[in-house]
Amino acid sequence: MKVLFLSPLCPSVSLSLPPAMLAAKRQDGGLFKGPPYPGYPFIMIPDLTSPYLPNGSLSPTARTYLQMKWPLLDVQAGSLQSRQALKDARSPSPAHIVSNKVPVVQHPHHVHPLTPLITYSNEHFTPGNPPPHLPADVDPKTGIPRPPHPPDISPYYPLSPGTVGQIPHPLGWLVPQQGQPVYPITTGGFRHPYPTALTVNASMSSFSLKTSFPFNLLWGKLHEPTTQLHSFLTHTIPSMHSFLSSRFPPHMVPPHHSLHTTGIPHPAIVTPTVKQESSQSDVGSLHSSKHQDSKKEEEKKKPHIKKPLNAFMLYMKEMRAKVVAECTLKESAAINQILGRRWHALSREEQAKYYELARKERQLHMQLYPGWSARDNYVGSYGKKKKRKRDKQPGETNEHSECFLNPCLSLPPITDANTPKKCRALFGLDRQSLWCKPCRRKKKCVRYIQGEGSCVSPPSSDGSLLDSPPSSPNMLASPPRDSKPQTEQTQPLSLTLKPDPLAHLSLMPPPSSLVLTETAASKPSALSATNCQNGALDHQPATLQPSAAPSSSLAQPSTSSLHSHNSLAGTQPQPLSLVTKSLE
DNA sequence: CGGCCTTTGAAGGCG
DNA sequence: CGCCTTCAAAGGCCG
Repeated sequence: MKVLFLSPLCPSVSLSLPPAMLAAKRQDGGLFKGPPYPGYPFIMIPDLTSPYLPNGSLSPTARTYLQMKWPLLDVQAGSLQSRQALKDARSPSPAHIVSNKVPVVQHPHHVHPLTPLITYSNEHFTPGNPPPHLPADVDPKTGIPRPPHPPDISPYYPLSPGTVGQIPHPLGWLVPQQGQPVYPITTGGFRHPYPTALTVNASMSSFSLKTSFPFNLLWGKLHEPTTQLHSFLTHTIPSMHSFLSSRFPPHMVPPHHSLHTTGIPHPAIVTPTVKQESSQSDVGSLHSSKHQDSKKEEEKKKPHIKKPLNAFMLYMKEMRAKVVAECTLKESAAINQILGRRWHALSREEQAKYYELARKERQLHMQLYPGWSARDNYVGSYGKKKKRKRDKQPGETNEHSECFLNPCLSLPPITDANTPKKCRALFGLDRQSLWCKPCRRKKKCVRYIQGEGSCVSPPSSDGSLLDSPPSSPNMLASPPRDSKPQTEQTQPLSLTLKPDPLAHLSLMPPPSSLVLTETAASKPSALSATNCQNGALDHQPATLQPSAAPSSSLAQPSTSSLHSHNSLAGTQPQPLSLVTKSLE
């Protein structure tokens, strides 16, 4: 189990600590020293969520917080490094539109997407030293054994470029210091210095405080002497495991041994070889590679620092489990489509939260890996080739098929012949100069959308439809939309209009008998989608936009559009574009 | 077994 | 500056 704290003093800082560490830290007078912060923010149980979490066995989606108190996340603009600041200025981040302070607390989904977020702001930290305590190996306080590590950090603490020597111990990141990396730079073998009590799978996202497990008890324990805490951890945590086991399917409850194997590696670091591997193997690799001297080895095992998650990714991470649960759909491609749709259906406020989170993610990432560049992860640098070849023949583009699938209501089924074509289909690859911008960028075809008979715009009735961004710039501060150059603005727009096969699925109550039957069968995912449509997704409005209702002031079309959609749905029989796509 | 699919957004590189 | 490309997550699918 990992406990995540949001420092009340430094709201922007959230710390993810294993209990043992917490105990230690507490005693050391670390964060917990001094007057108790009025209501520690919250405890997150479990934190598997780290977007950077390398271990594939743990579903990152599950984020359950024991909310003690939710301070506003506050990223101090002043603390931003100029680089980021500049970028932010241009970024879609709502930051400049929306206040820096984002009440993450009230995340509608009760799941905080910011798990991995460890503050970017150092301000509230004692600039001093990271608590000198805690040699990484063994927690002196708890006595909980940790895998030994070599004197020289290098193999296990591969430092990010330019950070050499800056990170004395794994806890470094817990005590961010100005200009210093905050995360422990772990490497190839993720160390698992601290026991982890619980790991819960993605589907655990529903595992909230509402459950009967006495998380508050755990919380209480955190204020007790370390020994008691330790005792609690060793006795109660197993109970938690039992609790989970009794409550959730086995596959959702990680093996108990994970208690001692899970560490808190920085999520963003993944070594090529260990990526997705279990913690056990990590430990093993630790020993095996122990004396590997060669720099080759080092380079070879050079940790892969992942890109920080963007807003949508964060959203996906959080919502995926829910969608999976609702739809009994597992195929990511299909799920992502649904999520993409939902994303656009989110209110600006909702999206703003994710943008803000993403912004903080980037900031944190930047602090952690000052020299890191996205370029580092480009093909070649990470070993295996990840190149995608998505280019398709001019005629068969996805986009086209998308339209085809398009549920665009009130529009005749878009088949090839008499339907307007997107730029790609219209002009072909060799005449890209004639394409509209979005098409050239592989975005939704504006021309097509705006054109007549486009799959897009269902007439005004729902034209405002779903996610259509407010026409007025003042409407809401959704950075991506308002603050961005035209291209960006168009995108949302087009997206809004974008015919989405799944749109129906996700946004409206399915007309019971959608065309699904025809298209669906072809693919499992399609079927799933269908199920979804009939099932969970209808509820989406409720679950998806809990906050939407209150946000009426924002003049959010999305919510209302949802309703309007229904009618459309009835009229439009072209639902499962998703399916169609795959059909091709 | 590795890459694809699928989504959006961020970021680097190129012209 | 605009555009293109790649990557981030995820898990089933496919060659």
